[in-house]
This record gives sequence, C-alpha cells and structure tokens, in this order.
Amino acid sequence: MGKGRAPCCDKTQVKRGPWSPAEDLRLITFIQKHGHENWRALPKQAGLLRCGKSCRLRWINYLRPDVKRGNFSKEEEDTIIKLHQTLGNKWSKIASHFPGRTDNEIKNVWNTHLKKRLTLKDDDERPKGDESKESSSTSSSSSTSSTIVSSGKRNLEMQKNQGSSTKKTRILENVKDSSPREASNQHRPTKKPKELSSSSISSNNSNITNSSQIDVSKPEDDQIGSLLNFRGLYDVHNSSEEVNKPEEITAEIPLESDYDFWNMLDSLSYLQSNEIQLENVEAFQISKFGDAYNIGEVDQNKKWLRYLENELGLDVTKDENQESSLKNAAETLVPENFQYNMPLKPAEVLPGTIEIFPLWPSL
DNA sequence: AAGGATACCAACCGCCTGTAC
DNA sequence: CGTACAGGCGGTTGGTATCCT
Repeated sequence: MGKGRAPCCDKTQVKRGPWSPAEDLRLITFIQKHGHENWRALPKQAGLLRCGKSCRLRWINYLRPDVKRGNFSKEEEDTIIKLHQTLGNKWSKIASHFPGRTDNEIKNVWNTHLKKRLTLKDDDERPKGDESKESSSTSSSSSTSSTIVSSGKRNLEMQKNQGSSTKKTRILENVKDSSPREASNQHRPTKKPKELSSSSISSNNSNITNSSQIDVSKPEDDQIGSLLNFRGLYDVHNSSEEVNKPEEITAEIPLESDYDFWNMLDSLSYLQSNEIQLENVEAFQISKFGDAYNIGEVDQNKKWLRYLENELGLDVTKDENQESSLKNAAETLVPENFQYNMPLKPAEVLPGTIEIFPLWPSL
C-alpha cells in the first residue's frame, strides 16, 4: 500500500453531521446541472462545505432519484438472508440484487433486524444451555448467518421489542409492506413523530423522486429537468412580497453564483427547525409532484407557497385549518390513478400503496 | 413523570481497489 | 514499477425516538 493516504479533505474545513435541506438542494441542483464526475471537486464547485465523500454518500444513499426507501418486504428480507449466507458482508453485492436499495440500508436492516431475527431463530433451534459457547461478538465481520451471534441480554430485549416500529423513519414505511415486524406491530398505533431532524426531512425530500436507473453522472436536462423543479420556492431574487406571485417565478435555482440565496436558505427557520412536521414534508414532496404532473400547476404553487408563508411566518393568519387544507390540496396533486413505488406518507394517512414514479422517463 | 436503556439509522472513518501518469 | 488520486466498501459511531422501570 505504500505510504498511506492523505486525508480526502481537511476535516476542520468541512461541515459534518446531518445534511440540511439547503445542502441537499444544493447538491441535487448541482448534480442535476453538472453531474458528478468528480466527487472530490464537487463540494467546492457546488459551494458545499462538505467532504466529497460525504456528498457522494448523501447522493448515493438518499438523494439520487432511483433510491428506494421504506420497509423491506418479507421477500426482500428473505433474499437478503439468503444472499448474506453466500456473500457474507458484501453489502454492495447484496444491494446489487435490490434495485434502488443501498448497501448502507441493507447493512442497517441486517444489523438491526435480520441478524437478530436469525439469532433468535438459532436460539430456538438450539438445545437450551448452549448459549455460553457463542455470543463472543456481534461482529459484523461474520460471513455467514450461522456465525452471527449477539449478546444474550440484547436477544432478550430484542424478543421484547421485536415489533418496535415507531421511529421517525417508520413514517416512511411502505404501506404494502407486511414484514413480520410490521405485522406484529399493527396493534400499536403509529405515533406521529414529534419532530423530524433536518436530516430526516432531507431524507424524506429525497424520496420525491424515484425511478428506474438513471445515469446522472451525465446530466441530461431532458431527463432530469424535473428532478428539482422547485418552482419559485427558493427564488430569492424575488422579495418576500413577491412570494405571492408564484406563477411569475421561474424554476431556476441559483447555484454557484448566488451564495446569499443558499445562506438564506440555510438560515431559514423553516428549514432548520426541528419542528418541521410530517405534513410539511409531505406537502413539500407532493408539491413537487404537482410540478411534475403539471396539474393545476399555478394554483397548486400558490397553495404551496401559502403554506410556506405560514412556515416562514410571513402569514400571520396561520391556523390549523389552513394547514390542513393546504395539506389536502397538496395531496390532490397526485393523480388518483397514479402508481408510486415508494411511500410518501404514513399508512394511516394514505391508505393503500402509493408508488411513484413519474419524474424520470423510463429507460 | 422522569430518567435510564434500547433500537434505529444517517453519517463518518479508514482501508482497499482500480486507474492514470 | 511506484506513486498519487478517486471512488467504493464495510465497520463503527453519534444522535434521537421510543420503550421500560
């Protein structure tokens, strides 16, 4: 290997931690325009204070248009288990069998669900009193399921908590998924999360697009032009007063040139607040679908912008009814007969499977 | 109700591999 | 062939929501 590598970036000069929606926007916008031929140079070119690796990871795992979020189906989980038996911890190889799934996600699912499930299974099949031989490690370096072990205490906890499924990202779980842990959890009302971190929000935002494979490393405007059609939302060339005129606002998002824009976006309480409610995200997402579908575009933009005004404190008349109506308005943006393949909202809000995907042309 | 324990997952870290020079 | 660089991969960590006592 030689003399080792220099760090990919100066850790003191880059931002770390959860991605803000503004950063996501910036990354998406940049890739939309320029592709990602050089991750290392990308942050600088895009005006992001992030490590190139971090950008890549963010894009690969959350922002790319074909990423599939939500629950793993029983079939998927079974397949993961089988593949893991043959491939070991080759998460990327395993992930290659699941279009839209990321190695990171599969790895997490394995570590948090499947490994434990298998451990429990092993425990059930093994004669009692045999536990002491194992549980030396939870090492993920084990290459087959038969070697997977876990601490006894954790196993017990796992048995008790196997069905726990109310965390923030659970709200994104696919309605049609009916894996055992969901099934076992159906008696438990799904709680609305009190808050969503910016990271969660941005992850959710990333769900707005989903598609078959697209090579965004080669930007093609006609392919991805609608990826980020935030018409008017963040056009700070318009004053706040002009927010009321969405139909006059262009779809252009300032990228390299307008740093004030991004700074403002970063500073917006709406975006940075940890109190962004799920509805916000949904409306945000669906609003963009509205653009994609070109359905009542102007009208819906107005509604969405009113919603934003509320969130930004530009409209003092905010009340729950309005919020609710805006949400409903946003929901109507999605054609009833449209099929999505990723969850947009929690099961209790939107019955039935919603499957996306319209923004990318199928290849 | 409070606080500790646990589950979960996004993001980071560092090593490995491939490639260009 | 050696070096440097970039991308990719797998393991680990930190933050937060939820559960439990």
